[in-house]
This record gives sequence, C-alpha cells and structure tokens, in this order.
Amino acid sequence: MPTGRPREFDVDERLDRALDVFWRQGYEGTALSDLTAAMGINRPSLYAAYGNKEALFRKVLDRYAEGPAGYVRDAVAEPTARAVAAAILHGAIDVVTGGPGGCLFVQGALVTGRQNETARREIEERRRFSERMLADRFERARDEGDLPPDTDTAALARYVWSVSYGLSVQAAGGASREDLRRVADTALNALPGGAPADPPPDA
Amino acid sequence: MPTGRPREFDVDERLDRALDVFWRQGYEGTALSDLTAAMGINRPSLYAAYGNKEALFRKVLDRYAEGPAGYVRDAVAEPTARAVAAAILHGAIDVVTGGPGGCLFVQGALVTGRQNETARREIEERRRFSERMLADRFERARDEGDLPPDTDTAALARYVWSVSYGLSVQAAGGASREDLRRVADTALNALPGGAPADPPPDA
DNA sequence: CCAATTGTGTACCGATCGGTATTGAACGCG
DNA sequence: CGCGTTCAATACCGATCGGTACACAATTGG
Repeated sequence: MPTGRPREFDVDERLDRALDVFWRQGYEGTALSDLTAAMGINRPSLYAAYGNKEALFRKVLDRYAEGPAGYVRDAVAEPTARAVAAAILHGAIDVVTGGPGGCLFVQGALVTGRQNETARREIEERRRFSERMLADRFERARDEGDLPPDTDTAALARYVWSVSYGLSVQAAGGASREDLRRVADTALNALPGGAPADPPPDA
Repeated sequence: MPTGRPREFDVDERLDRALDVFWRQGYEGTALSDLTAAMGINRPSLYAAYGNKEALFRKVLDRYAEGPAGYVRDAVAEPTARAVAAAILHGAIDVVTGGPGGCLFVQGALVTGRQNETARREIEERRRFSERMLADRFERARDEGDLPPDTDTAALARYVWSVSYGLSVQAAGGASREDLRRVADTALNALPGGAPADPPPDA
C-alpha cells in the first residue's frame, strides 16, 4: 500500500496498447507521440511507469514473448519433432495473421540507424533464444530416436525458423491464413519422414 | 552537351553508396546526413540529382533489383523447377551473406511509421513482383510436365520465397553462408521429387 | 569578355524527435 | 487539519529530422 496519489491507469493494460503500436510500426517507426496517444497517457506518466522508449520496448518484447509468442513454449512440449515443427509453423501463422501483421521479433527491427542499435540487438537476442530452444528440442528428438541419428538438428531448427520468419514477411505483405497454411504444409514435407498426409514409409 | 557547370561526381557510383546505407540501415533508419556523408556530396546536390529521400530510395530499389537481386531474373531461366528453386535460394544466400547483411527488399522496410508508408509500399510491390514471377515460372513448369499436374504453384512459389525471406532474417542475425546452405538444402527436400542427392524415383 | 545556365557550399527553415522541469492535484498518515 | 509523497498536465529543452534559399564557382554559347 504505497502512500501518495494512486496511478490512474493500469500499467499492464496500457502496455498492451504499446505492444500494438510497436508491432504495427516497428521500433524506429514509432514515435513517443504515437505511444502516448495510443496508451492514453501523457509523456511524463510514460517515463515514470516504464522508463524511456527503449525500456518500454523491452517490456513490450517480454509481454510479446509471454503472450502472442507463447506458442513457442508450448510447441516444444509436443511429443514428436514433426509435431513440434507443425505447432511452431501453425502457431506462427495464427499470430502473424491475427495481430497487426507479422511477428514482432521480425517486424520490430531487422536493421536500424546508429542510435537504435540497442533495440535491434535486443530483438535479435530474442530470436536467438527461440532458435536455440528449438535446436535443443530437435537434439533431444534425435537422441530419443525420433529423428535419424545423422540429423543436423541445428540446421533443421534454422530451417523451421526460416520458414516461420518468411511467413511473417509474407503476412506483412497481406498473405492470408490459408495462403500461409499451404506454405507450412509444403515446408513440413522437408522434414525427415516425408509428407504427413501419406503414412510413414515403414507403416 | 548541356550548358552550365558540370557535375563533379558520378551519379550512378554515388547511388551505389546510397544503396549500401539503405541496405544496412533500412529506410527509416537512414538519415539524410548518413546519405550525404556516405555519398560524399552535399544535401542540395543530392536533391538536384535524385529528388528527395523517397525518390532516391526508389532509384536505389531499382538498382538493387538489377544488381544484387539480378539473380532472380537469371534463376527463372533455369530449365527445371527444382533448378529454379535452387538458383533462387543459393543466389539469395550469396546476396544476404555477401552484402551488408540480408535482402534490401526485406530489411528495407517491413513496417513503418505513418509518414514513411510510401517507402514500405514501394518495397512491398517489389516483393510481390518477384513472387508473381516465380509463380508464373512454376505454372509453366507444371504445364510442361516438370511439376505434377496437381501442384499448387502459387503455394510452392510462396514457400520458396518464405524460405528466402527467412534466410535474409537469419543473415541479419549473423548466420554464415554454410549455415544457410544447409537450410536451403533442407528446404529443397520439400519440392515435388524429393531430395536431390538421391536420384529421382524414376531414374 | 559577357550573359546565361547549372552545380557547389553554407547557412538556415519549420517540424518533430526523445526526454524533462515544473506546477498543482490527489492520496495515506499523523 | 497539515505534511510528505506520488501522480498528472502543461510547457519546454536541445538535437535532429527532411528540405531549401541564397551566394558563389564553373562551365557553354555568343
């Protein structure tokens, strides 16, 4: 129970509005005036509650990772490597076609001017984290015999993420969920074991 | 032979320097001061020679399409659908790992603030053009019997571009040429006809 | 050599950028 | 009530944004 005047807005709720703006316009494309307008608070309130623009962006990235990008956490819990890959691609499609368009970890900042390199590196770090998570999961699958022993698990993980990132780019260009579903189905054909519609060759 | 004082720099050569900056920093991340510094000319000279920032960016996109992205034009001339796809992915890898990092048509602007939407749409149009070009090529391949009659050529083209865009994102994160080659090889496994290392099933 | 034309360099424009100082209002506590 | 504390709102900060006015240098045509 802190003393003093109580805050007149919900920090988490307004953070979601900030996420929406960063997601739609990227880090560099978003001005503080955009944020304050969308969040319905004044500039000093924003600085008091979240720090500066960079700190707010970091909080937004965390929220995005736990919320819209939470499907990654769930995906690696799938029982088979193929199911994991499918869950990642299908989860990505839901996110990139459901929200403002694309994945924040891709749209947010691929490149930046000199000043905003911190934000770019921050976002890059999140991508790397997800990539490592998937590579570890595939390595486990190989150890369990779920993937062939000679599988290049790192390359396979990179492949799945490449497709996923590509889906995000296409979503930014207006591709529909159905379009992307067909892409994902095609992509899954490349996994060891072949197409999922046909039963595995040893069945 | 125009009268008046002759220009002291080569327009095309300096345009390449502008390309380098936009490529590395994106449209929004690039300030006019970055451009004039890299191009070695003053601001009024830039405006006299290229128009404004948007017009310069458009010229840069054209130059990129003819230069670094010229591999797409060559790729669709390959004899088979598989060779076309392989040429696109391998060509993309050379570009995204050779230049400043990534593909300008991806890095340049996936999202923007309100003011720079024109540049975003411009770049989006270029992507769409390449996508249609590949889809048309795959359609021809299907008509020629090079692809199965039930092939969803549009989806296949979107798949190849998805992987390619993903390679660009990964290159921005520091992936090496060898890393991306393995991704491309995996991706090509998804094409009708299976893996290229093994001879086709009817051989 | 003179006039017309065009590029170069400096210095500047209003607008907007991210970030803050300051004032006054709203609370808990004594 | 008074007091310390915290938030809200206005108004402002220097820096930088994209873009340009203006004076001067360099060239061609007469």
